[in-house]
Amino acid sequence: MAEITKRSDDYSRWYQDVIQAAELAENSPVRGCMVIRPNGYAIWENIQRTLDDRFKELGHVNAYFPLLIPKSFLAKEAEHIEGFAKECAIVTHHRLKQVTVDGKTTVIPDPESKLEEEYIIRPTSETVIWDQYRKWIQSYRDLPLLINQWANVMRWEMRTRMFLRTTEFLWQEGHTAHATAAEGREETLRMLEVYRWFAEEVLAMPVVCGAKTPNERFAGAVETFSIEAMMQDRKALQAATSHDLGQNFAKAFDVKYQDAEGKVEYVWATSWGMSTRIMGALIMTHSDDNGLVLPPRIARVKAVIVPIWKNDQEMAAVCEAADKLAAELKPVVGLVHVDKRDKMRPGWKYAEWERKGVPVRLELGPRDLAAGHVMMAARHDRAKNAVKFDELATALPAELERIQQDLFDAALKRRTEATVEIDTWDGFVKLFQDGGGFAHCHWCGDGACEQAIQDETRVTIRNIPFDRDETPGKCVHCGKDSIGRVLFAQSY
RNA sequence: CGGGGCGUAGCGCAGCCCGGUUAGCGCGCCUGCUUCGGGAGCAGGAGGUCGGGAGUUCAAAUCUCCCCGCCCCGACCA
Repeated sequence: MAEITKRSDDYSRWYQDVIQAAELAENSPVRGCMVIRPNGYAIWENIQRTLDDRFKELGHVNAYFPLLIPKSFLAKEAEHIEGFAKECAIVTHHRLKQVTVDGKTTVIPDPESKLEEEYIIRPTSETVIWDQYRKWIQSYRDLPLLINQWANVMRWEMRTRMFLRTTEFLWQEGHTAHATAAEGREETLRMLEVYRWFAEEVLAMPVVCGAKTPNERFAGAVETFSIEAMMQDRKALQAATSHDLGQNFAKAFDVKYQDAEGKVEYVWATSWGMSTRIMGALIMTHSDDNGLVLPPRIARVKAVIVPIWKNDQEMAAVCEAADKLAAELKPVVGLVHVDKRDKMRPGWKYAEWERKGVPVRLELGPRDLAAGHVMMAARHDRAKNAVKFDELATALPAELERIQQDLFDAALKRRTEATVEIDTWDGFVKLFQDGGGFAHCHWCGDGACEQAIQDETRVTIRNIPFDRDETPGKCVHCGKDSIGRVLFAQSY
């Protein structure tokens, strides 16, 4: 098995090594696209299940809209097209033709099958969805309309990275329509809170909630909100976004409703999404030089039992006990896997399950069997101790909870230690030359100034935190008046 | 798309500068025996159009040109 590069040697290489070692994903023949392997997809399935349940508790329903969008649709919202035009894949033909060139048979798009109206592969679905909403919404009784879809989208990025930025990615996109601006804003913030809850409580990933600056807003949004996490290299990662779209799409697609008084008005819209990118954040938040570390709440396999034996007789006895334990624990904590593979010794299995991030390992050998206990070892801190069989049904859930909490605490501690307030430009430049971090600084509010900061330092405003310090001050870059601090960081 | 690095067995690499038997090594894989409480040992074995194409040459992994892909640093982004 290939060695995992140490984080301290090459963070970016380490990240790729972890993905390979844990068999999460690999590159595909198509540039910028990845194959998500079963271990990786299991994490995505848990993300889907958990978020989907939460969406439905809040009244959303799922639907599915098509992958292909008529080219003309994208042009209907001016800012929207400006934001996405540069990264769209376009379908131009509907048939291939076999041709022979220099004795070799190949296929080309059949010139006779050129489409009259070309399609684009969705970079996001606002346009098709709003074209449909026009037909579905007539009265205030049709509102609010709360729909989500799980889908793949394509954005032709110049530079890609596993999970963090791939040409094709998976996500969910919620699209809602409301009768008032206030309801739209309320929904936008409600869904941002769902993402905060999910990131912090399920993924054990502390985040900063806030509003994006106008420069960083979603193309076509009135206001964009984000949750921002800090990775172990101190760079920020936008983990999810929620947009208040105002009436921009309703106007572009002519979606109106009649209220109780008979007055006709455009509806108010929101959209919100979390993508497979979050898996990159998950990997980079918790994993270590031994491989993947998964918070128990998102791990498919909660614990693995490694039976230990010397001969067939011991094997039979130990495996039987292991199966029994796994069956008892499953209703309590979820999947507990028994690794009965022969020809691999226990030490090898320990190392493998560590690479793959299984939160807890239970070692069960003849000596343990005789003593009526198992050795329980945690992935993240290697803490190991004996637990009696009849105590395992309470000890294992408690250990999983401890792990979940430890991971969150460690991530929060890293972030706290790498978060500072900076009031001088020299200090700002120095921070980001010297390891970086989260910097709460005053900003004048001018987009040109924000851009200048980015051009000079590669540092951007991640968001304007909800809980920011609103003591007035002077912009860290230009010195003009500022009404409060914003969050600066280098980002993925 | 610009700058830098790299493509040789599933993974990690050597060989290339200075062309020349049958292209090696470690890990993994297969078979057998001994093993088995932190990545087992021995023996035998399978696996390669040396990223692709064109050229130079008696002869190309090695030299030349073109193309493709990957990684890092920029410009764009969830």
